[in-house]
Amino acid sequence: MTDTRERFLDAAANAFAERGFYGTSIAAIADALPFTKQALLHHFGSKEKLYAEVLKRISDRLMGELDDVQSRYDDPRERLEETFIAFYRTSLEHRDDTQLLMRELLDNKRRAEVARTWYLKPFLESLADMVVTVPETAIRSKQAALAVAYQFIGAIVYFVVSEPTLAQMFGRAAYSKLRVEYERELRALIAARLDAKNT
Amino acid sequence: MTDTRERFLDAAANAFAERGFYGTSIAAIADALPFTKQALLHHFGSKEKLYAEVLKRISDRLMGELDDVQSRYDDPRERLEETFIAFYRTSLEHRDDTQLLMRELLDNKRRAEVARTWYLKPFLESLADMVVTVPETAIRSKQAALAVAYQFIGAIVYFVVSEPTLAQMFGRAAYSKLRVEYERELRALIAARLDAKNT
DNA sequence: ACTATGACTTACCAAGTGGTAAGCTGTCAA
DNA sequence: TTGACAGCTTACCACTTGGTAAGTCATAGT
Repeated sequence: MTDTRERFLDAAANAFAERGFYGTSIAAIADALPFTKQALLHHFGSKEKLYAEVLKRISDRLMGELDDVQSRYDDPRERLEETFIAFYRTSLEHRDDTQLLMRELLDNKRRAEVARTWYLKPFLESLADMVVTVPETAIRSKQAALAVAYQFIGAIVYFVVSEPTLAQMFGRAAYSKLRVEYERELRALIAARLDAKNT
Repeated sequence: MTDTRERFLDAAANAFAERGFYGTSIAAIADALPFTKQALLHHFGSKEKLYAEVLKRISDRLMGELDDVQSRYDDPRERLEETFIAFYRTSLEHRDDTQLLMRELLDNKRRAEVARTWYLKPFLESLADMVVTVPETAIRSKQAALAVAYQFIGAIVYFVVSEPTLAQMFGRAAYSKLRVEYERELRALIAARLDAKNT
């Protein structure tokens, strides 16, 4: 059954997101399911390969969703804004995945030389292109557009990943309100930056 | 000698930043210096305690620097902007520390229940207060101010932490240019958001 | 001169790590 | 009926992990 594989991938994604690659033992992953760690090794060969599959599944889903959104809007500005909002929503909805990608970013220095998977690169460049083509904005250089896009992504990802901390810091209730506010503020931030006269 | 302790803390900060708490063995830290891991244990008692000291040293430095900046400016708006820029600069300069704090944020869910050190909380709240008191801005609720401040922090930290990835993705040269651009774009982002009419 | 203490060392250990080897069982094609 | 193979299991292994125990040695206070 391919079902078991899928269950392993789910459990692994969860565990890697929460404890990181090194903090997670394959035995721990298997213990979350009614299988032994050798069943896991049977399906994936090694911990590294399992991890790679987890990452691939995440980036495939993410890229698919974002492509969908981008194809649904014609107006450049609307498309740009909605892409960021969609990115925010899906990042929140799949917080585990977001967290795992964040960990991957941190480990990238070491890992990069081995596995050169720049799944984010096309996404980033398409964002930068979109920024430049928005007529209202004074941002014209690709360099600047990339910086601006990266700022929005940072504002999104960092907030999503901060959930546990913020919830504990200010309490669950206050965090819930903050989370609602955040999407509005994200829209305001994007609009403000795109409409700014001086660059 | 307290010097050895300091050297252990340096080596540990470096190692924890690069490989995370679980990816770093105390033996590996000691191997970076001409001491055995038992020398390390002699000074710090346990890996956890060492880690806690590393974290404390970082947050002390960071908070000190930011307090300095805040006290140097009278005008609320200028003070706010310069605090963020200072935060950006020191985050870049101490990228290892930034990375380590980012890892800590990711591990916080588990760790939080044990070590409730919200070193960032006073910083966050002072930022939110500063946002509200800037006369030019239409941001009045504390909730919204907090969201805005968090967006800036996210834009800063995420970029800093992305250095290795971006450098490999676009090449060292392009990254250097991007990095210069980023501070300008950060200023533009902050100014644009604070000046926005609608909230 | 004696003792205490800080700064280390070597020796050791139980628990956990990722991974190999070999086998057991059911299904399914030849 | 046989053989191959997928999907598991138990047994096992070399290595690394954080940590303890017990010592050596220099320095300093009494």
